[in-house]
Formats: sequence, structure tokens, C-alpha cells
Amino acid sequence: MKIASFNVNSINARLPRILDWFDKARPDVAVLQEIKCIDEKFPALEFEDRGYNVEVHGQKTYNGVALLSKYPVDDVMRGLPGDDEDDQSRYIEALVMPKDAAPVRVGGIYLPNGNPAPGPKYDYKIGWMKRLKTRAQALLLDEEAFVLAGDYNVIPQTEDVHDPKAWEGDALYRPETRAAFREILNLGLTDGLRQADPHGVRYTFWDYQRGAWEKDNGIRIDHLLLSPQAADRFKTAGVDRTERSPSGGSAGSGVKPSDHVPVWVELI
DNA sequence: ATGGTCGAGCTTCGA
Repeated sequence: MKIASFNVNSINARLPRILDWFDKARPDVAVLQEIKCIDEKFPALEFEDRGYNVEVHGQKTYNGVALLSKYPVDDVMRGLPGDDEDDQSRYIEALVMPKDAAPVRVGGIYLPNGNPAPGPKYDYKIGWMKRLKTRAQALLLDEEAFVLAGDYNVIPQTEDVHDPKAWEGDALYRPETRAAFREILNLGLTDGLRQADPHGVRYTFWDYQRGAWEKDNGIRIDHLLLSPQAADRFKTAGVDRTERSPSGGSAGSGVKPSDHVPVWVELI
């Protein structure tokens, strides 16, 4: 069972290229971030044609997440609990029920960027991370397999950034940010990409500016966190780096890439 | 050398 996460930076700006990736990668479940559209403008038919059940938590212009599953889903939750004032569409969760395997709960995450830091946007980010920790704690009590996948906007470790000095003080790399991420991991979750390749440099994002892709000036900010029951079913995980190439894809050639690439984990 | 790039939707903001 393959579970993928992809920050698409607008689903409608590069739909052919994204569909081309789906046809190649064939994830059983995918969570998408920064779809940048309301529910009604999400191209659901194109995914339903490929056999996916489509759940969307959209928003005009900014943010927006979706969860696509080849298997039936239940218990769909839109929005991260813990703050009734939060109207940003950054979280979607569902129980995925494969035919021949135990269910897996999948959470799709678009964690706030938080810049400039310090400031209100950074406070929102740290508050959101505390709410995510609370959600993870609640899910752990059920002792079921779950995967929290998405754009965490967190660079966990020094080896996850090309130039650590350049990122000092940034909301993605501040000590408080990394500590909040470690708190979530230390509940007992497994970082899927790290599990697949403990010492590998695997960036998932390259800025559009300053020739970051050409110079491989990347950062690792997209992550797949597994509950103990999901980690017991871990097979492998990876990063589809070629999707960042300007000419990547076949049906999608000529369509500009997202600034993120897909990440995925395979469970038994 | 203090620039440079995207996307949505409107002439700016967020990343």
C-alpha cells in the first residue's frame, strides 16, 4: 500500500503534469497541499476517472488540502481540532480501508510557514504544531496504524539543508520549530524517509528563485510520520526528485514544476 | 552586485 504526499502549489496551474505523475507513481492514497482553490474548483473528475475517491478541504487563493484514495474512506475530518478561530484549510484526515489489509488512518498536513519570525505568523505556526501534537496523542491512544503526511515546513536536522547558516533564524529552521517537531516524533512516531535512508540527503523543496534547483540548494520539509502500528508495516519510502525538473513528466512536459516534489511510503 | 520566481486574482500577498 503506497501513501504519497505532494505539495502541488496550485492543482489547476499544473494539472496535466500532476496527472502524469499519478499515472506513473500510482499511489493508493495521496494527500495534496496548496491546491489553492475552493472545493468546487478541484478537478475531481480527473481523479475519479483514475479510480480515486476524492475528499477536498479547499480555500480560495491560499492553502487548501485534498485526500485521494483508491480504497473506501470513512471518518473524514476537515481542519485540525483545537482552535475554532482557525479558518485556514491545512488539515484533512480519513480512515482508509483496503480490501486485503488492515485500515490505515491518513492525515494530510500543510503546516504554516511561520515567517517572518518572530511575530504573529510564527506564533500561529507553533500553536498549530502544539495542536498537531495533541491530535497525534489522541490517535496514538487508539493503537492503530496511521500516517501523518505532508508539508511540515520544518527542516528537522542540519543535514536536511544545503546551507544551514543561510537558514538561521528562519521559521522553518529555528530551534523552537525543530524542538516542536521533535516533540511530535518523540511521542513514538517514525520518520518514514529517515527510516528508508538514515543518513541520506533527500531534499523535497527547492526555491523558484536564485537557481536553487540547478545548484541543488534544497531543503527537506515534506515528511511522512508513522505510528508504531504503521511502522511495523513499513516496506520502503522515497522522494520523486525528478518531478522538480523543468522538463519532467511526459504528458506534463512544458508545464512548470511545483517547488516541492512528491514523497511516499509503502506499507505491507 | 541586496537582484532573482512563482500563483491567484487583482495591481498585492504569501511562499
